[in-house]
Amino acid sequence: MKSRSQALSKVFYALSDPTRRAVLKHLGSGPASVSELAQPFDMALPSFLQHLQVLEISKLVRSKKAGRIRTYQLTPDPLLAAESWISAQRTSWEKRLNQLDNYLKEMKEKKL
Amino acid sequence: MKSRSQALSKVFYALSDPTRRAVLKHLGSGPASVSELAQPFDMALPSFLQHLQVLEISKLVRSKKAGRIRTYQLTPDPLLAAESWISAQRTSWEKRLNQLDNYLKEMKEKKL
DNA sequence: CAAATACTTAGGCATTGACCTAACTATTGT
DNA sequence: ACAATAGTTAGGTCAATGCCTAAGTATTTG
Repeated sequence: MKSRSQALSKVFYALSDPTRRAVLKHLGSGPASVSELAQPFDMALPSFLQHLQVLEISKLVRSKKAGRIRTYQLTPDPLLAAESWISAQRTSWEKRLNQLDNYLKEMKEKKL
Repeated sequence: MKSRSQALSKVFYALSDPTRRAVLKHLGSGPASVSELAQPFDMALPSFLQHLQVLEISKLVRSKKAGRIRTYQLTPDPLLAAESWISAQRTSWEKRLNQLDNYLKEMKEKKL
């Protein structure tokens, strides 16, 4: 139970940075090396590496080194876990029609 | 574009803490006051308040004060935005994996 | 083997985050 | 009015983040 929560924390934390989200997006279209991933960013390589480490610690990505090139790729599971958590919350509040209803009414009032 | 990204960052950041996720869970079953929300946690009130502020800044919740009681409630939109972002990523790599799958199947067929 | 390439590690600095205690303000109940 | 209640603000500690430059380690490549 506890470890699941910690894992979720790390995943959400990893997702909380635009650079890291961009890296995930990039990896969505296939594996890539450190320098390929770093290229779009105006940042010193060691700084960028830290972001990759955060991603790897969260297990959103994994990497393997072949020769002098380290290749990163996505690991789907943690992203799924995060999505599930959010989805569960959504289901919970959607059940409560009250709140949603009030919310929509307020939106209407704001638009008028 | 940029503001959307910043908003997402704040939402994911807010979600990266177990206390804050627990608060959201609590609010999923209805609005609640500061002290109701704080009660399960072994934490000084000012520390807990900071978490509520993080949640409010991320717009995952909003609050109104009536008399001396401040009541919090969920705001669904940011959670939906976060879920959408993840979902979009998932779709992206799922497509790719399908393509890879097709490719592998073709290879198999060629071998036959 | 020497030079270029692709990372890696070390160390430093500024900011932010998470927690605390103590003291304060604004209601409300008696 | 006074005490209790419900939050709030101020200020301090300590660790973690995000960025940097400089220097180091492996691997190719010429």
